[in-house]
Amino acid sequence: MYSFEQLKVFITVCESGSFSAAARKLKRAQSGVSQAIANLEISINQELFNRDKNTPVLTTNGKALLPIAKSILHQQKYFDQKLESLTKQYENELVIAIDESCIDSDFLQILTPLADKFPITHFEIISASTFDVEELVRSGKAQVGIIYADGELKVDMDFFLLGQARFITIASPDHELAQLSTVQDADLKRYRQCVHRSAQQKELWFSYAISSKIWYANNHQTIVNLVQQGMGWASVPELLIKHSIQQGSLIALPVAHEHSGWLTPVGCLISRSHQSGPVLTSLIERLQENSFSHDHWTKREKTFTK
Amino acid sequence: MYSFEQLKVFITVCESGSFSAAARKLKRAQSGVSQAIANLEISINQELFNRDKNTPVLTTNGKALLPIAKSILHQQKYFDQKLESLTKQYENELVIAIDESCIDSDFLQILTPLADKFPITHFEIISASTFDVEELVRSGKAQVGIIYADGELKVDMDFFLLGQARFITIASPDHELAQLSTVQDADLKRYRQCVHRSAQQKELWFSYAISSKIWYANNHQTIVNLVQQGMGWASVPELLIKHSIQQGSLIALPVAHEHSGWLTPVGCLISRSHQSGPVLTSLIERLQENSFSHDHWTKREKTFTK
DNA sequence: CTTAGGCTATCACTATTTGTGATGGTTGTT
DNA sequence: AACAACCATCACAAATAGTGATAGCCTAAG
Repeated sequence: MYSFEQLKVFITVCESGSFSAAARKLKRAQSGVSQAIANLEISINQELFNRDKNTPVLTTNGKALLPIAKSILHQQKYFDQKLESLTKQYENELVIAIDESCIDSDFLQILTPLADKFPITHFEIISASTFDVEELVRSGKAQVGIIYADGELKVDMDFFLLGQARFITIASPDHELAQLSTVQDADLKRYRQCVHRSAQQKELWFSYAISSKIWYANNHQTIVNLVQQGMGWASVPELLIKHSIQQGSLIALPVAHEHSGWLTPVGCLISRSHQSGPVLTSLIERLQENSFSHDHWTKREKTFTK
Repeated sequence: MYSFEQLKVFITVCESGSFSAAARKLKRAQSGVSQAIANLEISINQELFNRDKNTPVLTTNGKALLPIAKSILHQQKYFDQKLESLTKQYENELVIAIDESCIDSDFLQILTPLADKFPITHFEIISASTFDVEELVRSGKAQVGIIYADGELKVDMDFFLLGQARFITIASPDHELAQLSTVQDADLKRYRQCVHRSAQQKELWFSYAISSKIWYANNHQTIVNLVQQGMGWASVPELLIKHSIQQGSLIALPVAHEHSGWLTPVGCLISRSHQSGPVLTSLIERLQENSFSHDHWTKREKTFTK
């Protein structure tokens, strides 16, 4: 009966080109490699290599068997990975909830290296409003949440700051508000406002309704689209609209007393319902190496955080 | 490092329910099974069974590992099958060519058990006209061919009889020939004939053109469809039309001197370009256990053929 | 042609692993 | 209590695998 080790030696010889090179690669004696191949050949009653010359040449039958040998070793690697996850008690699944207006490709690039590091763990990314994210983490349905922070102390969850997001008051270029050199609160109140409101009908504390005419939507992208179609004005995250402003399909209104929009903190909530495992630990480290800076995610400066 | 044998013992214990039952099944000492499991547990640093009671209970971690262990053993079985085919020199591929009007689901049922018996061998079934089938076998592109036999001795291929196929002269019920109580050759010649002719422009020796008005097609199913649309008459295999006759969409013409149609032999050609291997031998045995009886394939009567 | 480097095979030896049969303790049923 | 079935451990023998030393062969360079 042949062994996993013999198959591994067989594959390594094919990849290395010679018995001695394989031995060096495997950190074994060359004679052991020679014996392992000879024993495998005896075991399966097939000549795998032609040894007429100085270097072994894979036989036709050896070529036919090589892919299956690789397949077996691949399955064995999966078994070993499963073992490792059982031993180290890696999380089988990790749920990250994030405010829908904070997620972009930069943020996903923070997460993706974790897939290579923890190939067995399933990740779920839930995009929701800040209030819903908070509830998901509080209930333990998500281990990690990323939200706009309201400065209120969380007593049942851990929290750390990730940065600041800028909110900007916008309108379509054709809107009447766009023709004003300065926009007062009274001006804003005269036109329809497009307001973000969660499923729980909660409005963010810095973009709540002040007009009498309001259209609600439960995600910021819809708000942006309504404004682009001339439905009214809104205060929205700069992350979502910076390209539209450059292209001229939206304009930032010059609102009195708001020289550069409104900054609001972005933070990370961590559930206390979950035992901390290696995957969650790694995720938190990854997040702490990055920050939200007004309109984009960026690598955090190397400061002394100890 | 764990071995294939240890994984096999693990799976057998799970399937048998106890170490001693697995030992009986594997024809081994119970103490060997006990040791194999214990050694596997040491090797992977995981408890696979809870042994608090008299019979072992698979642990949660054991449950997680079992399907992967099975997957590894499945791949190993495939490796062993490949080995067997290399050792016994099973044919990698077998090509069967058959006249297109002789193939139906009964015929395919003759072939399908071979898939279980030779899981590694690839089968190709080529449906063509009798002349093309003969050429495929002669050239060695197909190992086996099934044709209408013309009685001519084949000097470069082996041959054996499979049965008799009945050809029937048909027309659409609305055709003028369908109104005659007896159809003479002179009647047939007055109407368009639909004739089978191969890619090499060869006509079968019992259904060649006798009318002056002819439509050719290179397969019998097309011929049948033309006749059903009232294009004329044709002589076709009963296998293809027996349901249409029962349904009344075609009628068998009462041709003088042909009380029950025309019987023509069906035979099997075997290429001499191929070494006979276990798969080809099995296929020939399967074919010889069956015969073509006028309008269907059937199991051959058990006679003394020795 | 000679030399040097790289190759594989074989040997002697040690260490490790695996299998059997005997034995003993526990559990579950009658 | 008796019996059957279960798993664990032991002693022992057999099988397997690894190292380091040695020898022979091949190939390229000088």
